[in-house]
Amino acid sequence: MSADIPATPERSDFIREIVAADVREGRVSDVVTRFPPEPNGYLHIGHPKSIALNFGIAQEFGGRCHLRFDDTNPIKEEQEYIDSIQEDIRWLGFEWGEHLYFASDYFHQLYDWALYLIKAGKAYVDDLSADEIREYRGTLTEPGKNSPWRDRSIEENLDLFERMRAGEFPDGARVLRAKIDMASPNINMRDPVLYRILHATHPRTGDEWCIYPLYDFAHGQSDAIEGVTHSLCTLEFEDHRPLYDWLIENLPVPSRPRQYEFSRLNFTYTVLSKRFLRRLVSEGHVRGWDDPRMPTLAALRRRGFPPEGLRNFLDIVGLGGKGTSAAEIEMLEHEVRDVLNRRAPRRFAVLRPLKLVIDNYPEAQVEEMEAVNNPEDPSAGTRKVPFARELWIERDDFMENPPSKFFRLAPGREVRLRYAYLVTCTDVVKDASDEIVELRCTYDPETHGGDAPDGRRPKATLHWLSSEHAVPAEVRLYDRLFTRPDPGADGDLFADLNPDSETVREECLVEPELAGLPIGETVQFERLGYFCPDPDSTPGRLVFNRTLGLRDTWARLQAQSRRP
RNA sequence: UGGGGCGUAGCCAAGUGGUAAGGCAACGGGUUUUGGUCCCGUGAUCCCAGGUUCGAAUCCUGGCGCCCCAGCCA
Repeated sequence: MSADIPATPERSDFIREIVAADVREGRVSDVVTRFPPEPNGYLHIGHPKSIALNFGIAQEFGGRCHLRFDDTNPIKEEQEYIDSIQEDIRWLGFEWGEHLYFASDYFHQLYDWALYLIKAGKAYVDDLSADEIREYRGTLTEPGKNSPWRDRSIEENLDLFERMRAGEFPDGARVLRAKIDMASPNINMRDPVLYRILHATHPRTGDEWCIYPLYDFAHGQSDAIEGVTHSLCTLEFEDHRPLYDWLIENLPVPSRPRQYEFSRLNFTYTVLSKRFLRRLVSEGHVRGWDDPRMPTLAALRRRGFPPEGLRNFLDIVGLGGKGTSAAEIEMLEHEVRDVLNRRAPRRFAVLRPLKLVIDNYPEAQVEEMEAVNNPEDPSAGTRKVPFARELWIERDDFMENPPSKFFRLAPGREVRLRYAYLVTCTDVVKDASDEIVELRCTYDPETHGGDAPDGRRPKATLHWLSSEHAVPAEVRLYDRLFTRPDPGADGDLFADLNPDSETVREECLVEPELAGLPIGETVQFERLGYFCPDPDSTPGRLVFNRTLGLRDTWARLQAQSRRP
């Protein structure tokens, strides 16, 4: 388990209480859990709850957590996903060591157990088609009826199942079913299908098999093989538990795992359906699974989210109850900002440059101004930022006719240039089309560093860049992928996609210090937000992603006055 | 009108018969060389109706509402 995550015994929820009781009362000695992803897509923001739960419990109880791929459906699964899932779990901060497993490792054992069930008269080969099986299953309110093939002899079942395995039949021709109860009120118990014929190449077993077990026949048995004590899954499997138990009880498995269910975690402004995410990628609405707008872990990583923010969020949310819930995405963002505020070095960057010339500042002079790297962390020290007569400031920091609540730069007004001087705007230069192209200012030489000897305190402090020293960069601003908190509520997810989820600004400038920043390292652009270099960066062209903006009271005020 | 679950503030969530934690959001105010951070303040009688009890969000009964299950997906 990762060393940087301290065990917090105080953490408690109904599952930890069950585990604690099992240990206390001697039902289990070594706690074993498992995270069982199907490698059919990228891990998304809904997965860490299960990952942190399973790895966390193993860690807290001195047990172990297995990473086991539930790879029983070769039609949907790919090696690319097997790789990305491992990378994402490690990024999140969890480690399974040598305990990497695949359900496909157990195909031979599972096959033997299928034979065992047949010999016990508890499974049979059914010749019904998929459609017929559906008809025979009955409905939610009516019982099903027995398949005409339900009472074949054990010998015939054995023969047929072996021939299924040998590849004598085409896909869909026959299935192996458990013989339980077609009248059960629980549809999962109406002779569930255990094996189907699939002439497909498996990412790991290749063409060795043409029959594959279904989830229900693979999962619990894999748990038993690995000695998993607590098999934690989401609520929708609650009514599979009787089947889970039935199989464990009717097979000569080496251990007795127990299944417990917890609620999934959803978020506002977010869609986690793998099918939909796959379409976003394949239809080009985003550039890939790790497009920073995606809700995948790969995307959050690329966007600069610290995994600790995710973990802290999960700690605060807890396991929750057994109801349906969607956390407001703001809650996650708060935890991410909390981590970044403490950790991210401060830097200067200008997104929409406006030229500012200080008329009374010596023509060729350059001063190295001392800037604090992180006011939240004195040990981060300081750095030098070059200051000169010609500067860039943020266009949004100047208004020719400011409303009363605007207290940044305006004609005749004095503001502070952070860590530099107090400057006063004396003139506004415009081009032929009346666009403001330049500001003329004067500075007060007595205010070096930003403090006035006479105690004058401007209402605003601005960030700036020396035009001679500033480094050009592209900055990509990200916003929510959807325009509403409940995307798709009107029936069309695509209609709710936010057309402004990405804004690319090519003409940005950053302080020289930023040129060598490693990919994925998140810094704060003062007064703007958190940003990190994107992998698209090249030595000659810096590209930054906005991880998250800072809370912005001024923007909120403006929005309020626009729609009162 | 089958089965399995769930209903505590806008959102998440503690609470397990003794008189409703906490966080996010929102709204006020203070500090501030980031309109950031930080600090202070403001909100519920627990889906509804009966009942048991000295006492119920917690127990019982009856309603109402919401979620999941009819893949040879997981």
